[in-house]
Amino acid sequence: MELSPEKNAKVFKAFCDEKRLAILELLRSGEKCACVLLDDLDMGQSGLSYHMKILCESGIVESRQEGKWTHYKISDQGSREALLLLKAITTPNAAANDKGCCSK
Amino acid sequence: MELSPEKNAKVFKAFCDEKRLAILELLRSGEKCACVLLDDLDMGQSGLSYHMKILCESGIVESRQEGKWTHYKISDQGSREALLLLKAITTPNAAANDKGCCSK
DNA sequence: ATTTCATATTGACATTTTTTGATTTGGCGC
DNA sequence: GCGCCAAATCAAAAAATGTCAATATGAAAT
Repeated sequence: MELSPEKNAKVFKAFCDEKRLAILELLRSGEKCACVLLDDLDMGQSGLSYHMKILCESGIVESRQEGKWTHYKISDQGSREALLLLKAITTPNAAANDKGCCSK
Repeated sequence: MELSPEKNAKVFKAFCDEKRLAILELLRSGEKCACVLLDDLDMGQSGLSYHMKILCESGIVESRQEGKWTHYKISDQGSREALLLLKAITTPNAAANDKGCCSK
């Protein structure tokens, strides 16, 4: 798993937009073709494509080409990594330095 | 833990900006006063205040007033909830419906 | 009460992200 | 090849977000 502020921010971009959360919610029930997503969601074809690109680049979603259709699903590995990353970001690190500041 | 696409997106907004990731990284080593954050980070006072507000509203950071100083720290509960939320969002739900679509 | 200092808020502006419609690309069948 | 369809890309507009400087608020000290 790679680490860099840039990459990390990118991962979480997947989750900070309501439309993308809606897409993920649909994908929770299994792999879906873009056309299915398209008529379950209130958005146009190019809009969906835009969001799918962001989701794929974040690593949370994988795509699979099948003829002229594209199928998307939640990436097992991507999800696992995001979870680890979130844990890492929010866990106090070993040497909790409470060096004073200000008046304290 | 409350759920709504809106609230969920808000939680993850905390993590999708590099400056905020930098702030969280500093907070990992323990509670910090705004003034300390201020000179460890390359940003102005009002900028810091702006980001701290977002972090607090996401539930990931807690603030504590002490006289005229404000101390910030990573919220244990907020982090735990974010982790659960992320898990929920990315975990396939029970009834994996693979109903066909398109040609499939 | 006045001053001082830390932080919050505001408003103007720049930057980034998202939306929309039009066009392009690429696979498939004819 | 040509036409058809799904999806990607592009370009322009719209909306949201981040930045910066100025000002306001509120607590403490004098």
